[in-house]
Amino acid sequence: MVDLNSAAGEPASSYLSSLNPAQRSAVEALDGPVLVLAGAGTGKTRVLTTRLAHLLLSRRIDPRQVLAVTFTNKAAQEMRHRVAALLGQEVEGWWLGTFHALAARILRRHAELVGLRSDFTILDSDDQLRLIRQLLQAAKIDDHKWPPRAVLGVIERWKDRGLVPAKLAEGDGGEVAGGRAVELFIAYQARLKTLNACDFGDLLVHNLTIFQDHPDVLAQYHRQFQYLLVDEYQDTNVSQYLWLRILAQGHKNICCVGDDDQSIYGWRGAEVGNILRFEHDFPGAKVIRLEQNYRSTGHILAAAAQLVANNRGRLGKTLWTQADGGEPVRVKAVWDADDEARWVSDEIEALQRSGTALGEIAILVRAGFQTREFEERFLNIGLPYRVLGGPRFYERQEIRDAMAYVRVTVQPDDDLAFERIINLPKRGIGPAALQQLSQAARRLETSRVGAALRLVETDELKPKLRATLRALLQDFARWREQFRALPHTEVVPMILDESGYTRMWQEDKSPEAPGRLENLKELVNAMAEFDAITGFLEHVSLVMENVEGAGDAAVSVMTLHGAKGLEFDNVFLPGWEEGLFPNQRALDGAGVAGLEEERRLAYVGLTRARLRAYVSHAANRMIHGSWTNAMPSRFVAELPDEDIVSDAAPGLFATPSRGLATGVGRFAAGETGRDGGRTAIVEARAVPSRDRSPERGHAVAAFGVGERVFHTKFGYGTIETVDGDKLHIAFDIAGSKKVIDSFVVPADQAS
DNA sequence: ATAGCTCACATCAAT
DNA sequence: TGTGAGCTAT
Repeated sequence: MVDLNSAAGEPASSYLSSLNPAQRSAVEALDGPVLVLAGAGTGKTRVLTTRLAHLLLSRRIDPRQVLAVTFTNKAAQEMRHRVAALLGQEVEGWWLGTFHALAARILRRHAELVGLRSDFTILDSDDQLRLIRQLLQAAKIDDHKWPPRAVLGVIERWKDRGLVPAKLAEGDGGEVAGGRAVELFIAYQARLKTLNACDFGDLLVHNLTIFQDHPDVLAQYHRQFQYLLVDEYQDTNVSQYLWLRILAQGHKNICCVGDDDQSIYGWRGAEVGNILRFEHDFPGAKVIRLEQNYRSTGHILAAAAQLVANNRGRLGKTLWTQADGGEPVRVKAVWDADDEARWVSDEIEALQRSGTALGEIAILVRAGFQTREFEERFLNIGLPYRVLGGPRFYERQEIRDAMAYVRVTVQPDDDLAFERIINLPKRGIGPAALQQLSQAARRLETSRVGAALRLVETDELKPKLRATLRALLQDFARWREQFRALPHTEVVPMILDESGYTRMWQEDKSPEAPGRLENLKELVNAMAEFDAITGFLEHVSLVMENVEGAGDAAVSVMTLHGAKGLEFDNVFLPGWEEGLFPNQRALDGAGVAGLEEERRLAYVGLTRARLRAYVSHAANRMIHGSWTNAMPSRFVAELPDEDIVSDAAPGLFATPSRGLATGVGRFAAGETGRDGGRTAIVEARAVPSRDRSPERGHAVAAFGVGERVFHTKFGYGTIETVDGDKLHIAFDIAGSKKVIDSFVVPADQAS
């Protein structure tokens, strides 16, 4: 390793001189607690990476003494690359990673202190739910009234707050699970222990337990970690905060970077309070504000700042920019979601004509279902787009299945993995057989595999079952041996082939099957980067980013949450309606705090835009299959008049505060609100009609092979085969699909 | 064991 | 409106 300290003592290096004064002081304040309040677009990542580089260059410290924490693996990767670029070399041995990866690393070293072995498994949410479901059943609790999802949520929120069952009173959890939530929590933890497993929340909570109960262990980490750096501090939950605080007690050199105005993860346990209380929690803390924005033009920044100023619980920043006013935020009132999609696509085409790249355009929605209208519209007009944030790679069914095979092979006691794949592909081992195994496992106090190993030696099982089970167990044993003899990149495909799993998908004729086989190949590729299968298992349970399709010649469609940290020249923000945004459920669940979080979300959305921001709201929206008329979001009214221009579709109200009467299709004449420019032109108009849909009122035509057709969902395509009313169509964009003929029309009849 | 049907459901989603 | 889960009929 090259000596990083060789540059120590040099005069202020060039990397410092390119910073503004606030950024520079954030980089140079290495000692004691520091809070860097980094507003949107103020060069936060730059400060973070420069600070790390500066730390390594200017202080005589070993990289191993640096602990740098992020939330996502993506952020950790980016930091790694950027620091390496600044230094001109990779940094070896520092503790850079997500909270969970770092906590897992520590927990592996001391697992026995909390009753685990160091080879414990980390459960994914699928496993967790399966466990909870079993416990609900065992406790005879109606899982209709108390869905496993909700019960798990309660347990996770407890863990987010660093709570172990011992710290809870019996009645905690209220009515959840018939008042027996704590009891379930205890059972859940007990079950995890017997499985030699833990969930994500446990990684942190077990760390806390170890630090609290074993001062010698803590002292070791105090000695080691001299400098702590934390990204996105506003997103930390209580257990993460406690973890940081206890580790920082050693040298007190902790630097947290964040923005209270961008705290949008309260619903998964994040506490804005952590950042608001920083100065109190870390006495003598220095607070540095980064307020110069380098991203957005004046109107966009002013609109965003004005909006978020309506929040009470915030530290307060004054963002400013040197960029000229630029274009005001466009505010558009439309009739319904179809109109909205049409307006957005029209604007996109206008941008395209003036030379804008599609990769510089994003549509940021509040809720996932909003993407539908946009997809349909874009397919319809043949505009390239991509929806980001679908199911993550490692959450996909086939990846989980494959990993379950590997897990059972490597760790035969992994019951959850065993149950997942025991009858996949179908082997005739159904629920009845599985129950028999579970009972035997309980009786013999061993795992499912352990029980199976013994049962196949007796004649308790039906002969056929016994034979299949025995063969399978032999397979597991053989594969386990292979891991010793061969590289894991060869063993895993072997497992998938010999188990019949690959064949199962090869024989599957559904349109997704080829993609799944692709993903399995991708999984094996991903393994190549690891020396051993155990390292890869750890990686998968903690990491595995979504492999995003490259190619930026497409419009990005994603949720506001998904857009955090990204930026685009042009940003569309549709669906600014009461109930949708701010979201009614957020309001119901968390009251004023919920509203403020929604407002921060709006702030995050606006500040993604460099040059142009477009806000729209529809008067009618289909919610759960029925038409609802919607009020413009209060956030629309909170945008300052001088920074926006608004226009309404002809025949539509335009004022955010008034003008929308009840009664479908009859809108009372609204008057202009406090905002002078927005005239309300109101006309009676029919309920949004769907009669235009091509699939209706269309006599089923006889289609022929080679004919060009149009499908409302998949767009244009060419018929490949005809089988009665079933058509195989090669769609231009959506690929090859099998559809019923009544869903398509000849291409020249497409509206 | 599985295909097919009815019913209930509907934010955001990292690790 | 669209989907996933669970039950029924084979």
